Amino acid sequence: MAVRVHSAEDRRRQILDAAVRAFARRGYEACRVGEIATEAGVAYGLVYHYFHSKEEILETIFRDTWNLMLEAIEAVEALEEPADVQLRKVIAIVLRTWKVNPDLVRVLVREVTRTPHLQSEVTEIQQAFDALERIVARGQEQGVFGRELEAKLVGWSLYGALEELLTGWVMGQLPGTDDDVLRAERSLFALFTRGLAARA
Amino acid sequence: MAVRVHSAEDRRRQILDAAVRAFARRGYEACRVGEIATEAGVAYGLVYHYFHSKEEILETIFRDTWNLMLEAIEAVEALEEPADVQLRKVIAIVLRTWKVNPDLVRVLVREVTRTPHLQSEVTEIQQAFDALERIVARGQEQGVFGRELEAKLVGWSLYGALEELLTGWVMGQLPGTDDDVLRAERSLFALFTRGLAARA
Amino acid sequence: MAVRVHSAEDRRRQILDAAVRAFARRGYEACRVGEIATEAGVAYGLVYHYFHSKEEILETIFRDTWNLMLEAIEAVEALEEPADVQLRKVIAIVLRTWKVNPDLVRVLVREVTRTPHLQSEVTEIQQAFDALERIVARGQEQGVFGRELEAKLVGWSLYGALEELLTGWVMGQLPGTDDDVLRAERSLFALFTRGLAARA
Amino acid sequence: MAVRVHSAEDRRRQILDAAVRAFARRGYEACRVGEIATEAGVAYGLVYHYFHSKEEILETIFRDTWNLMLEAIEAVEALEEPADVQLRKVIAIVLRTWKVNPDLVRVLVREVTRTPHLQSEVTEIQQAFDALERIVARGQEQGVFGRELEAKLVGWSLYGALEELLTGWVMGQLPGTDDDVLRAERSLFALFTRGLAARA
DNA sequence: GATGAATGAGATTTCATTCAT
DNA sequence: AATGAATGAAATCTCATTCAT
Repeated sequence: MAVRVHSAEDRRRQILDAAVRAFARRGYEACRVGEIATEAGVAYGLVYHYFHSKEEILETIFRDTWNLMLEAIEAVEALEEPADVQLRKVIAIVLRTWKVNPDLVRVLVREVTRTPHLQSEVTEIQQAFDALERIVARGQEQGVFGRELEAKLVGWSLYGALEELLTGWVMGQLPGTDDDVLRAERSLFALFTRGLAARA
Repeated sequence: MAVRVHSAEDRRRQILDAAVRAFARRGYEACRVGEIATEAGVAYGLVYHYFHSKEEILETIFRDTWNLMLEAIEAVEALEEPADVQLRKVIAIVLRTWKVNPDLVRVLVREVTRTPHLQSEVTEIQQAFDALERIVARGQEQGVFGRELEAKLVGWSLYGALEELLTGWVMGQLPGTDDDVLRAERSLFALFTRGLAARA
Repeated sequence: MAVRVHSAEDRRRQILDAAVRAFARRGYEACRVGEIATEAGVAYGLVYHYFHSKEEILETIFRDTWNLMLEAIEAVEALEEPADVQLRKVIAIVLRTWKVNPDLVRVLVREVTRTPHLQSEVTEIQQAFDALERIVARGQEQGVFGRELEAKLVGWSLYGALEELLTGWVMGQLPGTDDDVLRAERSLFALFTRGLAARA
Repeated sequence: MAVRVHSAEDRRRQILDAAVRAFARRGYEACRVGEIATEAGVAYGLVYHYFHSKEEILETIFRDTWNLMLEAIEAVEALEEPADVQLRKVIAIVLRTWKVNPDLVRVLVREVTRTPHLQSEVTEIQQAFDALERIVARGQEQGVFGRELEAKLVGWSLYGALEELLTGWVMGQLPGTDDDVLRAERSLFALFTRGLAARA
């Protein structure tokens, strides 16, 4: 009786992880199914044993992980701390994820908003935007934030700023040590709350 | 010398413009060369008379547009106005492009990740980042902006925010009327200079 | 271990053999990749599973055949028989190939000029010339052949004569029955050793 | 009134000469019509003003020059000198042509026997083979040559040897100075009349 | 006569997916 | 479960020829 080195779930994960690396490297469209198999160290055909199509792999990556991030963000909201504290925590959650799995972040932030394949997922992405918008709006109601700016626009801008920093790290164009990440957290928070203007 | 209905440069532009529309409609990968030809109202083969490959068309669109954008940004820098005025003008330049040519913006934002191997483009994009960083740094020297934040991080964040707003408009997820664009300009400027914090 | 009807090497050969027949029938340029696949009884795409391009198929045919031919010629040289015997055997080897595989010869002689940019082939052909030259030179050292003629020129002339006879057979302009081939062997040998001159 | 630099006939010749060089360099099939035009220094379309098709150019080259060579050979035959003298003269005619126009020779000898385009021309080539065969046969009748060898086979072999030497020169694989050509004439003549065999 | 842009049929090549072992 | 050969639709690209100027 041979030793079962891999359970079915292990295999699935092995392929998904490989796909994340492969998609991160070349982009979803340019990435060939064979590259995923090679990256995972399994046979070509096995990819299709666990997934129906290349697209299903991307969808699975998305669903499996985006929800985790949403849950983390919603957990922050649930604590009912002041909005600026929440804002700071959300920035930390998103940026620190990069330290844990930069390839995953890259796939999530870049492919998912840009491919027509995931129209069905737009709902989930929208939830992230909505959460950011909600936090800003709550801050305005609480008087922590000023009312001059539209919450929606701030949410989108913050999302874009986060995405760009992550991209810079993933692409190696911005230095991304632990310390850089911490500094970025503080700076981004400061930028979005106090702005660039010189203090009196 | 006979009158030419179309100069070579006219034809090139005709095909490039058609490609922008076709890429915008279906995405680079999904768009067939035949569609570009049909959209341009020329024969299939003529596309290859003016460009070596479909990829070269995308490259050309990127380079041409970025160069125009860079020239505009550098023209702003050349005026030697205060950095906050410059910042505001650059935001306007970028966002108003959406008004002028939404298809073009759609292609730029959707396909920017498709051309990571066209490392030559990165140079141009990098120059845009550098310009934003320069303006922020100059503002800090002038005392218009505080010195607390790293210019580089602010530059990247602003780029990301701009790109995300354009994406939202392109994808139809953010309302993008003339008025929305004007408001977004003002708001983004306010966000980056004064931040969200409630005023005393 | 399951029994495989076709090993990878079998399939490769199956496609190469089909390509030889297809190239022989229509010529390399006129032959379509689909014809090779049909001739081999496999799907279109499988041809590209085993070869990168149509040109690689032709190259492979050339290299494989030349290597076999070279081995045969070198085997003759290794026997250390008198040079005239070696010369006769080499002539036989080359001309009898026509009997064994006329399609192959047809491709080799018809397409040899099509691959001038495949300079790698030239190496192998050059080795054949060298072998012929060596045999002649050895005969001159052994005193079997006279020293009046340059070995190199004789080698080239013999190669040309052999190729032209094969061409004549391939093109159907010379009768090429078994008997004709045998007579040609004897005659060519006689021509190159004793010449045309009337005997005293 | 502008000076007529080029007569129509001049232009035709200019294009034909360019085609000879282009065909010689890359082979008929691989040679593009545009290369002929560039080589001739004329506009693309002008090629089609003087010739109906690429194939017609090859045919024209063939017809224009092959007949000249045939006439030269037939002139040799007409002199009614001994067959060995005729043989020597024919060898000289063919080899010396190389000095005059190696590219032309290359196209004539290589393309013409191998392309299916010129089936109609086979007649003319056949005449060259026939002439060689006739000279050999006449020598046998005259007692200058032995009767052991079939005249047809000798004719083909000589044609092949000539072709190969020309190819070697054209391809730069054989040294081809005036002196080399003269020596080759003598040697080929000696080879075909007296053979390689050591003299008693 | 001269030009070179324009045409489009038809070729090669790619690659997601299937399937026999 | 695991393998990788097999499939073929659909894409990109080529280039001889035409034609308007």
